[in-house]
Amino acid sequence: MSDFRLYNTLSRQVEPFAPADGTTVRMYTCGPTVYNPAHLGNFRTFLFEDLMRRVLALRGWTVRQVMNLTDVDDKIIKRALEQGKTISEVTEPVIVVFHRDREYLRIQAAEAYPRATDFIPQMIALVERLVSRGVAYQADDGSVYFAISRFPAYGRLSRLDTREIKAGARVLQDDYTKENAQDFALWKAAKPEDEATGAAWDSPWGRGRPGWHLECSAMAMDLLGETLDLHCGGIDLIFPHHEDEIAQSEAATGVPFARVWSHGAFLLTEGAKMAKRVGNVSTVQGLREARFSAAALRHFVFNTHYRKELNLSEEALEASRQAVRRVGDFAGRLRSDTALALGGTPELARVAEAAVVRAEAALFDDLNGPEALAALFDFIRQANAELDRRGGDRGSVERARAAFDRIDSILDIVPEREEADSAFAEWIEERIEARRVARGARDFAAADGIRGELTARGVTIEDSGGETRWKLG
RNA sequence: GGCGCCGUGGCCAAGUGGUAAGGCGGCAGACUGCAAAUCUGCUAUUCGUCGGUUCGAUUCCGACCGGCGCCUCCA
Repeated sequence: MSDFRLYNTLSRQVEPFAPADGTTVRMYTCGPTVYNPAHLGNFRTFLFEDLMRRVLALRGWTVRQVMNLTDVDDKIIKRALEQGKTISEVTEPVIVVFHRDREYLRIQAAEAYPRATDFIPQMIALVERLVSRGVAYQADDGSVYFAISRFPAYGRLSRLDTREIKAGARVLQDDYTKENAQDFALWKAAKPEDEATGAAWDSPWGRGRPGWHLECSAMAMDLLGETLDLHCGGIDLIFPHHEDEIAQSEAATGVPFARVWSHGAFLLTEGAKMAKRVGNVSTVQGLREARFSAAALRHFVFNTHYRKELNLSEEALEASRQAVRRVGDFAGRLRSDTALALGGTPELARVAEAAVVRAEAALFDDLNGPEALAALFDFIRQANAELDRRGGDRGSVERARAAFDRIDSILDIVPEREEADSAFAEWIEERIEARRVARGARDFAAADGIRGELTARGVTIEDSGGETRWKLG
């Protein structure tokens, strides 16, 4: 079994990774804030995490992944207020959309999707713990803050000098409620809009709601224990979100919050970070309507290493669409009865198994998706050539199928075959038979006419090996 | 201003101190009645620029140019 290596944001190095108990990877992944459907930039991170969990499982570990759904925050409250709704009335439909998009992209379900609002007692308990330890305090405004001056390790993950202030940035001189400008809210005193939208709870510090960072610490520790094996998220979460999670968790428990931190890079559009506030987002729904398959989108994302920025463009998406079409054609060929009947060669099995070794080594080396894809495409080219030889060996075809399935069980980039309903399929078969007869009589004008009819209805035919196959699209 | 990332063929994109994976696209050929699919060959003497270290650098160091990100609630 190969070694598994992963880049750790804490050390800024690729290092060997294994779960603490040797069997189960306890993995926490920051999920979406559900006020608005997530865009492909968000999903790039979730796809990176999907690749992560599949590779961890391939390596032989059990994966216990938790992804939170942030269902209470400023933007949600703002939206609820605008629409005269409660926060749950805003978030419920968005959560439905999130899972629909997630499933479309073939992102495996995490073991748990906890919602912040279901963990208020755990969050309050965590704040109490911090207050009792003297690292949190209630300010004049009623909110409870974490005192970063009492957590010396603050800034270790982000490597930001805590004293640095953005040049030209206004310093809020009148912000006297906090002891230190960089102290962050653990518990926010309720405002009228919080009460109006159902975003306020009772607490030892009065009515209020949790600060953003608090939910992740409380839910992660409740569901996975005080020390996680792996904590993932988008690179923008390093500061302040993850830095603050570390501070509040470790100040409470005294033990490391996560052994390894892994962050995915951004998706850019038109050279700028894809973000709702920039207005350059592509939604999964939109891409779906543009007929980009899950397979194509997965290929597009995995063809760039997760730690490198990826620029979305129509041309690149189109290239991925063509690439997975090739994968799909090959999968269809390899899995066909004809392939088995014609058989393969010893070389077919050899290249197939070499591809598995190469792809797995790549994935175990800090999730090198592009290299794994290269292994797959080399395999496809070589295997097609071997299948052309019709070597008669069924066993090699079966071994090639197993190898292909093993690689694709991780990447999952075979496009869904469009199915024809039975009446349509019957008509297609009838037309192909008529064309066969015409070709037999060397009446090519008639045969081409029939092909034209099929093409007009979206059916592509392929004559190979003495038989005619068809596909939609 | 601080911290950090990136710059590889027409486009996308791996990679290594020892002489450039893969995909898309293009060109030519094979197969085919013609297509489609598939295969074969060609498509970067070169890895932003200029220096340095080295027997040797795309890979290490420095400077510069260009692009991007984070710096309090954004995956």
